Amino acid sequence: MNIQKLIIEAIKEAVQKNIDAKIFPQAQIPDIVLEVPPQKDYGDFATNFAMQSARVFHMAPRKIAEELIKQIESEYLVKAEIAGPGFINFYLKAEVVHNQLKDVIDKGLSYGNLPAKEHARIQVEYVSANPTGPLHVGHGRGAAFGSALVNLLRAAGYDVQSEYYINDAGNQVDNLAASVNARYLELLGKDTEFPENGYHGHDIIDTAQRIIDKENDKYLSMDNDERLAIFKELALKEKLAALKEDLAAFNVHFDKWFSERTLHPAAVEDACAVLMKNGAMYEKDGAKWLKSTEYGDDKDRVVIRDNGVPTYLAADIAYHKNKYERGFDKLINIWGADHHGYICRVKASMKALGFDADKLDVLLLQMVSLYRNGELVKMSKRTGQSVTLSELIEEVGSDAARYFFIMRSLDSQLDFDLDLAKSESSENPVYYVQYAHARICSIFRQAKEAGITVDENTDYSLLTDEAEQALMKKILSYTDEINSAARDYAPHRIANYAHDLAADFHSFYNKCRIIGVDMPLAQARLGLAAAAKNTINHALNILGVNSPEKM
RNA sequence: GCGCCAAUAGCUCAGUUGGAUAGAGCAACGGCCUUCUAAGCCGUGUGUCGCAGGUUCGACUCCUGCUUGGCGCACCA
Repeated sequence: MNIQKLIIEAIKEAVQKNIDAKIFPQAQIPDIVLEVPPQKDYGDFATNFAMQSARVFHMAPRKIAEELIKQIESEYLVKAEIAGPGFINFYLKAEVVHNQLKDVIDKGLSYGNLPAKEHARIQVEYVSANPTGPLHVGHGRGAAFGSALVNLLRAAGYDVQSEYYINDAGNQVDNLAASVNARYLELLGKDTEFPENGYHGHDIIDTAQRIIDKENDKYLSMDNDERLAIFKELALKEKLAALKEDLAAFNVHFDKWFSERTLHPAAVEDACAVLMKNGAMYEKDGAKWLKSTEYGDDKDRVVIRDNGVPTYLAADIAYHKNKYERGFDKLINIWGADHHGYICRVKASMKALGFDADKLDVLLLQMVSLYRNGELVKMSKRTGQSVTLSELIEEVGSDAARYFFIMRSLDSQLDFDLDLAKSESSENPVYYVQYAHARICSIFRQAKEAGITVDENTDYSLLTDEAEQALMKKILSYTDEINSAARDYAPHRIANYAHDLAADFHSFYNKCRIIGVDMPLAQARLGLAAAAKNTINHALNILGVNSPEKM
C-alpha cells in the first residue's frame, strides 16, 4: 500500500470520527483525492476534500478542514494544515520520504511498473495503413503514439494486445495490382494506360522493376487478369514486408497482424445475418443497408452493394465483431482525424449486434505538418509527393521523431519542426532528456573508480538540499503520473514528465557534487542519481526512445 | 448546412475527474567550465487564457451562442 492510500485512509477515519461525534452530518461522502500541491510550501500532498464536501455537510469548507485536522492520526505525517479556501496540506515525515526513495532504488528499472489491474485486458489497434505504399508522416504519428500508449498501459498494469489490421482485400489492393501491372508494361515498353485510381508513388515503379530484374518479361505473355492476380500477391507481400521493416525501424512492434481476407466471406455474412435478424439491416435498391440513423447517424449506410460486393464498412463490422468476441475489456482504435465520421456507424453497428459500444474508444489524431527552414513542406497524396516515415527517420532519427510525435496531445494539430528535431543541441528536448541519462551513466563509471557504492546502510536523510528534495519528489511522483496518464490515454504527459525530471536532475547535478564529497553524502547522492537514471530510462522506454549511456 | 478538433507569453505548446500566485521550451539580455559530460546550470520579463453570456464558494477547465483556422460529411478506403 502506498503512502497516498494510507493518508486517504487516515482522512476517511477522521471523517468517520466526526460523523460519529455528530460534528459532521450523515451524508454521501465524496471521493477523497490527494494531489501534489503546486508549491513546495504547501507540503507533500493536499486534498480539497473540505471544499468538495461543503455542500453535502452544509458547512463552511474551512470549518470542515479544521474539524478534520483535529481527528487525523497518522504515523507518517509531521503535520496537516488548513490553507487557502479550505485545502488541507499534509507534510510527510522526512523518514517516510527516504524510505520511499530506498524502495525506488531497490526496484531498479522495474520502478514505474504498477501491479496488474483487474478486468484489464485491452486491445489497441493502430496504424492499420493500407498495404499499398510506404507509410507517411501521419502514420508515423499514429505509430509513435500507439506504441507509446501500449507501453504506458502495460506499465500501468493492463494486459495489452497490440494489433495491425491489414486491408488486404477489396478495391485498394486491386488498384495496387493494376498500378504495378501498368508500371510493369510501361517498363517493358508496352503501350498502357495508368489506372484512374492507381498509386503514383515511386515505390510502385520499384516493385515493377524488381519483378523484371528477377524474372524479366515472364509475365508478359500471360492473360491480363491472370497477371493481375499474380502481381497482387507479389506486391502485397512486398508492401507488407516494407511496412513491417519501417515500423520495426521506428521501434513499433505488433502482437498480431490481422488480415481482412480472413473475414471474407464467412465472418461478413455472419455479421450481416445477425444484423438482419436484429432488425438493424434492410434491403433497398438491391443493396443491404445498416439502419445507423437509429443510433444517431446522419444517414443509413450501405453494407452490401447492389452488385453483392461488401463495402469497407462490412469488413469493419465483421472485424469489430471479432474483436468483441475475443473478450477484451476495452478496445482502443487509433484513427486519423479524417475518419471521425466513421465512428458513429461502427459504434452503431456494434450496438445493433448487441455489444456494449462504450467498450470501444476511438482516439483521433490530428494532422501533421512538416516545416523545414521555417516553411511548410507541401504534400500531395494524388501525385505521391509526400515525405515518408522512413525518410523522416533517415533525416531526424527515430528517437527525435518519436519524441516529437508523442510530446503533443493527440488532438492538437502538430507542427513538426525538422530543423529543431535534428539539431544536436539544447534546443532539442529529446537530447535534453537523453543527456541527463548519459550524464548519470558517466557519473556511475567514475563513482565505480572512486569506490562509491550504494547499499543497505546508505543514509538518505543527508539529502536536505533544495535541489535534492525537488528531484526526490519528482521521482516519487512517477507512479501517479503513470496511472493518470494511462487513465487518460495521454502518453504525451510522460514526455513532459521526463523533461521535467531531467530538468530537476540537471539542477541537482550543477549544485550537488557526488564525487569528491564526504563518503556518506556521496553514497546518498549516488543513490538519488540511480533512482533518477532508472526513472528516466523507464519513461523513455515508454516513449520508445533510447537511453544512451554516452553522448 | 451538419459533425469533429483547435484557439493560452513574440513563436511552438503543457496545464491530470473545476481549486491556491496560469507554466515549459525557443527567441532576447546578463552571469557560471583548473573539480562528476557547457547537448548543462543560475538570473531578468511577458499573458483581455479567441469573444459574449451562464452554472459554482471557486472556471483556462463545465454549459449555451458566436468568431477564426484545420479536417470530414460515398454503394472510396
